[in-house]
Amino acid sequence: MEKNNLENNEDMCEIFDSHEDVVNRIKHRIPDEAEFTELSEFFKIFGNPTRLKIISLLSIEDLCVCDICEALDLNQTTVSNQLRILRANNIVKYQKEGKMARYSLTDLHIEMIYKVGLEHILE
Amino acid sequence: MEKNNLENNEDMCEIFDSHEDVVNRIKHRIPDEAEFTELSEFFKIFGNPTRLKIISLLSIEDLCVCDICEALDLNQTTVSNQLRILRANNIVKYQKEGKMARYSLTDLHIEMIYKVGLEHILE
DNA sequence: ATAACATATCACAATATCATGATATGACAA
DNA sequence: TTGTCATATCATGATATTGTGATATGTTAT
Repeated sequence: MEKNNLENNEDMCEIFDSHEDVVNRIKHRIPDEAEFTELSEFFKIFGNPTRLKIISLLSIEDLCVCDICEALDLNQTTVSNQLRILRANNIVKYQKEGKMARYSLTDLHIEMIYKVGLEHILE
Repeated sequence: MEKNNLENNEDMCEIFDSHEDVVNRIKHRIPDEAEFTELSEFFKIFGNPTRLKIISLLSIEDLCVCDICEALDLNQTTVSNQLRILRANNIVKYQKEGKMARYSLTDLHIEMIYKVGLEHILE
C-alpha cells in the first residue's frame, strides 16, 4: 500500500490503477465536510416514520395541522413538533389562514426523494 | 376537534371540502404503517455524514474498504461498521476479491436520492 | 372580556445512534 | 505454522432523537 511499483512498470496492465492513484483521483471529487453535514441533516428528516407520513400526505395535497392529526391519528403535539422540524429544515412551508396553518411541501425535490425511496423499498 | 357541525351546514361554502371529507379522501391514499417504518429505516441511512461520504465515493467508482478509509481519512472500524449498516439496508453490495472486498452501490435509486438531495441543499 | 379552538413551545424520560477500542476471522506469503 | 494484511464483529460510553404532557400564543366568536 505504501510505495508501489508503478514507475518501473510502464507496460503493466493498465486496466486498474494502483490503490494510491485511485485514492488521489477520487478524494478531491466529493463535496466538502460542511456539505456532507448539511446533507445528512437534510436526509435525517426523512428517517422518521411520522415525518414521512406527513410528507406523504402533503405530496397529495396541502393540509392544515388538524387534518394531518386526524388523517394519521396522531396527537397534536407530535404533529406540531414534527412540523417544526420539517419547517426548520426547509422541507415544508406554511401559510396562515385565520387561526389555521396550511402546510405544503417546499419544492419538488422533496416529493422526488420520497417517491424514489418508496419505489426502492417496494421492489 | 371531536364532533363538528357539518351535518347542519349543507349550504356552506363549497369551494373547499369540509375537513372531514378531506381527511377521509386522503387517509386511504398513503402507504401502510409497515411501509413507512421500512422507508424511514432506509432514509435513516442517508442521515449520517460518514455514510454519505461512502455513498458519494461509490457513486464515482467501486472501491475496496482500505481505499475508502484512506480517501476519507477515517479509521477502519468506523468504515467497516458503516459498510455493514449500508449492506444490511441494501444500499451497497460487495464482491470478495482475495482478501479484499470491493464495494459498489446496489442500484441507481441510491445515486438518484443522493444527487437530488445534494442539489436541494446547494440551491 | 371570556371562551373555544388551532397551533406552537418547553421539558423530559425512554430509546436509538455514534465513533471507537478490543478482538476475531479469513486469505495469502514465508 | 507463523505472520501479516484486509476486513468484520462486539461492547460501550457519549450524544441525539423520540413522543408526549403541560403550557403558551394567537385568532375568532359571543
